[in-house]
Amino acid sequence: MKDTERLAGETARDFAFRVLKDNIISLDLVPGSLISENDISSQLGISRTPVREAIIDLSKASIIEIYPQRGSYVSLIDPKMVEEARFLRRVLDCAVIKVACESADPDVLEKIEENLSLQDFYLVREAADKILDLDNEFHKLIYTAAHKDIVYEIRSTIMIHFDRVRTLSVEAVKDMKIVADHHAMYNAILNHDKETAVALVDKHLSRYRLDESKIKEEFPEYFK
Amino acid sequence: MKDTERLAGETARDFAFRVLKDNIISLDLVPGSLISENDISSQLGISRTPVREAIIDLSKASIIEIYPQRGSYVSLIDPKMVEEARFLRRVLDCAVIKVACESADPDVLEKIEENLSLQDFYLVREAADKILDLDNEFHKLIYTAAHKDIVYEIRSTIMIHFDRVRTLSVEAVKDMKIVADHHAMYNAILNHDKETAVALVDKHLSRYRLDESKIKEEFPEYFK
DNA sequence: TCTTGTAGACTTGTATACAAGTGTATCTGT
DNA sequence: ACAGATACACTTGTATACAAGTCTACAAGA
Repeated sequence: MKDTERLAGETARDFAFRVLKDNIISLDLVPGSLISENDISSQLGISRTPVREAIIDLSKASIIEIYPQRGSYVSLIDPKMVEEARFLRRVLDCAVIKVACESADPDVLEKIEENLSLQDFYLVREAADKILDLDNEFHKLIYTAAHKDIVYEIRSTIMIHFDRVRTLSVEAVKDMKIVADHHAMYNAILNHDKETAVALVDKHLSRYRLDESKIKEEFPEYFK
Repeated sequence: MKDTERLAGETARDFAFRVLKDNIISLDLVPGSLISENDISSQLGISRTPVREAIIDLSKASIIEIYPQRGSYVSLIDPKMVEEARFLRRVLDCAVIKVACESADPDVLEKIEENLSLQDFYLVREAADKILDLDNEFHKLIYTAAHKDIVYEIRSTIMIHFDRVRTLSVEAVKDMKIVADHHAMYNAILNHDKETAVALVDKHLSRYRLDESKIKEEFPEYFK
């Protein structure tokens, strides 16, 4: 497991949660691997209690499975779970972008423009990790523009299943299409064009479905 | 706070979570009240650790607010939060009932019929609490029929905000309409009639919106 | 009277000890 | 050699001690 620096003011529990989540998404903690509360706590230099609390949090999202008195394991990638995550994301993204088309917060629109210009900036430099962060921020901003921040929190709890699959499928060529999608979505919001916006969300999501079968062939041991 | 018996095989943490959640929904723990980890643990006869873990869980759903080194409080009823919960419920219920209209699991349909007959049974006996339980089960069954159980879990984490408002607005006369709605929804699913189903979900939800302003007048100290 | 500081009783955050269950490796007896 | 008992090294679950921050009441001094 890759561990990072503990941020200033960050509680031990938040630290453990952040490190575990990042390592699960990045697949440095591979699906199916054992997570020992003792090991993690000694690696991070904190006690078992905050580590345990972080693990319980993650188990709520079904990304870690706790077997009492036996051990805790990183969940295998469950196609059914990924499918439900995709369903949830599609339903929420569509509903929220419709609201954004009706009435978007002007201040947030400004931030979206800034975000998009940065996506262009890093696109030409082929900085996939930067694009990924900006991608996440872009979608969060749409929720904020629609005043649906709590719904976004809900979305992100399950989206970890999706992000993990996304880690396996980063392709440089795809980033271009993704960024183009984002620009198109933003324009649809500006034009109050719900139909186009929803169609774009669908197209955007379909990009991930394609290579899932390829991934499954390449990494069968990660799947349930 | 009303405390109940600890169920057989139930962990201390699950016990604390269940008791706290039930008391928050029933408003025996009134909005804004202080929740002391020490008090709860001594009341329930368990130690602080599992109580603390339960409180952290509930704070994830924003139903309890933890202020480090100061105290943990039951969240006041936040109209914005309730509105987002309503939005989320509407979006999810509509999307899922559409799937159920397309293809519903026959075994689950059988269970829904059983549930509906029980709703009729308790309706004539005016057993509001039984109706409430059956109401929750009914909606969960629709999710199961559509094979969207994980989405239902997500739904229930935020629905606590909604349930709490519902506690303030139980009216015998309303139960009749609710049960009638359920029958109509079930028929729409049988008839694969998506349009009617979605319209029913909308009508169903609108029943709660009506008396929210009345509640706010009656219990202003519960609101943010 | 008003300010200030200080003691103390809270709070949550963290560390650690112990309880209890599980799986494995090993030893023992047949 | 094989079956079964057993010790041991794990695991998570729970209890408890202590650390550190916050608020309040109250007394001392200007």
